[in-house]
Amino acid sequence: MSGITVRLTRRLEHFAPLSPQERALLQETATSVRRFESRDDLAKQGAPLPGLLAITYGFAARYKLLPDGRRQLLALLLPGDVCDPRALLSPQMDHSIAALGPVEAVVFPEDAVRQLEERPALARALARSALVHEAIGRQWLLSVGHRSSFERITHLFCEIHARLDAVGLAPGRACDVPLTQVDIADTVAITPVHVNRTLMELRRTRLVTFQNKRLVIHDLRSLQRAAGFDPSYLCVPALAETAEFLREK
Amino acid sequence: MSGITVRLTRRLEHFAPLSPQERALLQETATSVRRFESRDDLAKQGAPLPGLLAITYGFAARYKLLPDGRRQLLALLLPGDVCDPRALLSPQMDHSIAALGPVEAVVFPEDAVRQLEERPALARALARSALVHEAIGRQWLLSVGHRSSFERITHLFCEIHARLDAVGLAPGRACDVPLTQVDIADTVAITPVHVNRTLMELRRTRLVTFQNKRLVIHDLRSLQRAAGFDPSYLCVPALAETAEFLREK
DNA sequence: CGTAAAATTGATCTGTCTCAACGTGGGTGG
DNA sequence: CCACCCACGTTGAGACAGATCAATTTTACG
Repeated sequence: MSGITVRLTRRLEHFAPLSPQERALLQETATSVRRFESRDDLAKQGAPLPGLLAITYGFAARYKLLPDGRRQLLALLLPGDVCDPRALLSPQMDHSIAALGPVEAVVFPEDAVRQLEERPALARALARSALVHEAIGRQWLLSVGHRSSFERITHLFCEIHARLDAVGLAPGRACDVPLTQVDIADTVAITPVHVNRTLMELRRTRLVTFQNKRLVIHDLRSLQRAAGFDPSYLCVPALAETAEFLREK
Repeated sequence: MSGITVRLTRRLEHFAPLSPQERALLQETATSVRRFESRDDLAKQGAPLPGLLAITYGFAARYKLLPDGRRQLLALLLPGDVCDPRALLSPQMDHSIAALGPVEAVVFPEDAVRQLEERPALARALARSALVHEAIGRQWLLSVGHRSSFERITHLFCEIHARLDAVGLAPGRACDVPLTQVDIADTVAITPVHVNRTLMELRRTRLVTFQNKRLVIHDLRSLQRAAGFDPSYLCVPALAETAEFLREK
């Protein structure tokens, strides 16, 4: 199987089993692979989505800017994540998508998407994946609304770790997370200064260390407890085994 | 046309024109009308959605509770709003939906939904409606993340007014809004006490008055400016005329 | 190496929370 | 029909998490 769609296929298989045909279809229709540099926009507010985006490497994020220049990240797109194909219906996006660090993405053209959506299993997998992303969005609202800065960051780390683990990118409680402290600040709606102080405290308490774009979780159980993190909303029931299986690549 | 599906039909027609057949189909399949009292759950976290919900009267809200009992509203469901049919795919909801005051809703059974989704125009209308709800969710994240208490409440009022106006329920800058100050607090993630103070100030400044479950907008332009409100994300371009047209009911 | 982005630290300030009353209206039972 | 009650709204005083402002240090990289 071509390396390009490996993570995507495996991510989608979390949501619905795919036939060999469907896997092949994914591969064949993934004709356009694009690379982006940090801060490049993969999609721009006001324009339509350029096609169905699937991230194959790196982190991207939906975001909005306020008139005063502040930025709020609205969602993270990690390797294996696909945008909701329904977004293609919209003639203009209400937000933008940026690369946070170097990103590689497959862009399925619209007619390829139509082919994909004709396959019931693929359509179901895409829909379920979108449902999970909505659930994540609800957690973010909860975080920003009611959690302390400590809990917000800690919950975000749990989420990122779980999502990366689900695609085999978090072997042994550690993962590469190419986020800047400012990115984290814009995600959880806290000042960069305060993010820094909170990260220092997390290090001191030996829960997690986030340094040099690397996240190391020292005590997952305690971290999840501190965050009030319940992974069920991510719908990756067989997290552990799946991750084991995926690690072969 | 039966009164039940009037608002629903007209709301959906904002997103895609429906044929007489499709309108008829909506009516015929809307077999079960249910009434709820304040605080009743229309759907419960952990359970599947009981069918496709469409609100025909009153306000409902998606919400989540935190372990310490605090509540965060995640979305408002106003008359004419339909849940995303995709949610039926999920075996268990990650949040609940409650009635805020008396509510009347149509519950389309699953097989009716399948019929509806076979009609391309209906499927498109439902998808577009869901896209708008997602855009609203992003605005909420922005509000809770970066807007002051004043802007949050003011932006919420702009949103509610625009959405009600779109279904003909806000004639002359005023509308019934059966929310409690606590409901508003749980929506914009502010303390009820502080919501109260902010409402008092809004009255003093003669921008809006919210009292006795009635919202009266004294100066829409200034209110929108104060809120940083840009209605385009609601995708009701012909807001004014449409509202005029709908008012016939 | 030089330069810019990212991280770190300190001192101070403030919007909102917390706690604690008190007012008020509408519904209910005696 | 009155008296009580409970949810909701209103007001005040003080506390605090996190913001803001202002450097300084470290890191990444051309």
